[in-house]
Amino acid sequence: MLNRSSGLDATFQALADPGRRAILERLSKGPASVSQLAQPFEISLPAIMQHLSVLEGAGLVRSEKIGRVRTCRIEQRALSAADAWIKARRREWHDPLADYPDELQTKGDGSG
Amino acid sequence: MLNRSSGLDATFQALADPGRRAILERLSKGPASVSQLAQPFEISLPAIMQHLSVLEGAGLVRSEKIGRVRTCRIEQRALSAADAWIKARRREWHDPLADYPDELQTKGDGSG
DNA sequence: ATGATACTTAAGTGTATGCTTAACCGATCA
DNA sequence: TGATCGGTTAAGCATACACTTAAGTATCAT
Repeated sequence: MLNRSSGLDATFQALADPGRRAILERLSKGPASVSQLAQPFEISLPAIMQHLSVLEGAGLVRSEKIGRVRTCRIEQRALSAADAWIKARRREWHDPLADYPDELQTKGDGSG
Repeated sequence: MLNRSSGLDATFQALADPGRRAILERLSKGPASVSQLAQPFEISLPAIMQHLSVLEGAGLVRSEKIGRVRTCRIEQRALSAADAWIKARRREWHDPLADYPDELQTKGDGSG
């Protein structure tokens, strides 16, 4: 492994999984319990727990247990750190759109 | 693996490695050859090649070989797709800073 | 207390990742 | 023509990841 390391490792690693991104998409609409988060997926609950702990370890999600229910919500800190890193690269590379909202930049979104 | 998948998988996966981010940081300052990219690191050239092919596979880097020298440069497409995904989450979560440049948001940058 | 609910932990499995060394190929220099 | 430079391929290895099943813990309902 190359030297250097930071919270960005964990953040991008967490974002690299489509299931974890789906969980974040869900959470960005509002808080949810573990089983609510698990419901749309066909994988086991422990698997969801593992994803959640990755997300929480990365600072992308915060959770709180009340009674027997753990409620998860999205955390913006890590998300904005990742955003900042990306934007810095785009800006250094002289991308005039780097600091604009994305509606103005519909020029290929990487999904095809 | 949870269903769903996209170019974002590859993009975030590529960004999850500190060495690959270092390569991108270098490339965001301008194009470089493979050995120029390898120079700051203590790992073997094949290892650098593998990182480059991950970056290229993710659409983060583009390269062109002339004579025996391969010149690499950063590609903004995948970078802006990743940026767009992150910003969409921040906006859905009603983050009023989501669409602002990062200088205004120095509130923890994930490195500690 | 008994049983159901909502997680949580532990252990194991198959695959992907990051790295290495050794060998190889085409371009350029002496 | 032969040596060297810049990059590439191949094979192998150790660790990390994503998932599973089985079993366990703390609540809440009856």
